[in-house]
Amino acid sequence: MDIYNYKEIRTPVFEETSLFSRSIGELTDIVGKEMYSFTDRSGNSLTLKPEMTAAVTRSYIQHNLGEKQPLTKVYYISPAFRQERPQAGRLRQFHQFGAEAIGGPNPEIDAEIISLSAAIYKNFDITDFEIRINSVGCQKCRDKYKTVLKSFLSTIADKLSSDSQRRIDTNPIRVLDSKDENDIKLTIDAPLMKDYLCGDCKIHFEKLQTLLHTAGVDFKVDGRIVRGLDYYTKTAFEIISNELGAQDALTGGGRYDLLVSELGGKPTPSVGFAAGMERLLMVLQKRNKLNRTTPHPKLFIAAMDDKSRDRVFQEIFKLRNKGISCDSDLLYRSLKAQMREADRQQAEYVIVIGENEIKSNRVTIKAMQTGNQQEISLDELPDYLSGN
RNA sequence: GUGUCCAUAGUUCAGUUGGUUAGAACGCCAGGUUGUGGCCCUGGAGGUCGAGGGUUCAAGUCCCUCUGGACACCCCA
Repeated sequence: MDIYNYKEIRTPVFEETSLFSRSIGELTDIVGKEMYSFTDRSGNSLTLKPEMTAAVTRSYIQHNLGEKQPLTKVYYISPAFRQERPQAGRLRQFHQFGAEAIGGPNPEIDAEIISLSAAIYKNFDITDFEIRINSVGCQKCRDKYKTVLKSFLSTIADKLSSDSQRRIDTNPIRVLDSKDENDIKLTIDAPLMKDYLCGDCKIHFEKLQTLLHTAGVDFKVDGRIVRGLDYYTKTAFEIISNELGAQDALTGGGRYDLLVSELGGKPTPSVGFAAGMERLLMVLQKRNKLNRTTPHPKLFIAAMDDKSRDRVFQEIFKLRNKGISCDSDLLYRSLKAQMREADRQQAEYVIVIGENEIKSNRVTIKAMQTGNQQEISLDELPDYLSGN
């Protein structure tokens, strides 16, 4: 994100429900049946955010971010919530990372967003994915296209799946996105949006493609991509993994030129993408590239007997206040149990403090991996540990 | 919202045609060694068998409902 000069933005986990129904669209699945909505004590309907773009846009408008600079480039990493039946790659609480470039109409910005989202996977050495792009046009050309498409679909309506039949009126473009084999066959010759773009949209889409070539981004034009959120205009794109199961979309995004003004801001053309953290993690896990590292204490101090515990406690905090990670037994366990604990915690060093040590102010420090022991003065301990 | 499968110790799982106090491995705790972990040996703790109802002399086992989970549809990140 830094290389592309995007700054982090964080928004609350919940928003007013109307924000999402207005932006994502009343008739979409997300708003229609997947939101975690609830009423607060003042009777307002709130919703755990199902995606980030609407929340970021709200924040952009509310804080007049557009006044600070004409193009606002932000990224986020955030939990998101959708009440669906979970399955591989689909959780009710999941995490999205993404970016939004708010304030510019030019295809260079679309290309930057697509390139940025792809770069993230390449950074993880993931190359087995496919970028699919499409243009869903602007309001003008989309309306025209919808009537053409509707009349085409009505000729085959009785043969389509029931889902698709229902969509002919509500959202005909989605019929082309059907995964029903029969539907796919029937719509193979259906008119596609990209062939009905108005001059402006067509130039934008073509320019985007040459820019992506320049940026070195491989992609495929797929005239059937429709995103499930109503606010998209012109560019729509997806990144699909070849290594995941049924839930194979790593990233989805596109341009939303009307959203800011629909939510009460000035007309502000924008582009963005959202990606699923867990899906990225799944790909990494499949390739055994998920090496989780848990921190280990540098030192474990064991108490010889209960009389020495006060001194152990003292030493522990002396070291912690110097920024050295260390731990000790808090359960009054036997020396053997303390050693076992130190081993379990994979402490790098162990010292035992008892009567002798308190008297002489000298301790034997043991390197747990090698078993080597060395006698040093307690005062040298911080230097000994940080020197290594 | 739909379909298929599943639910027994902290974890992974056994548990016979329904039949006494429900087992193993790993993990956990303690001891073997009264100043030193891992390996080994010995012992111990830990289960409302997901919940509720039903059938039966008897249910972890059969039936119903519910809840939760996995996968798929759908949808999407």
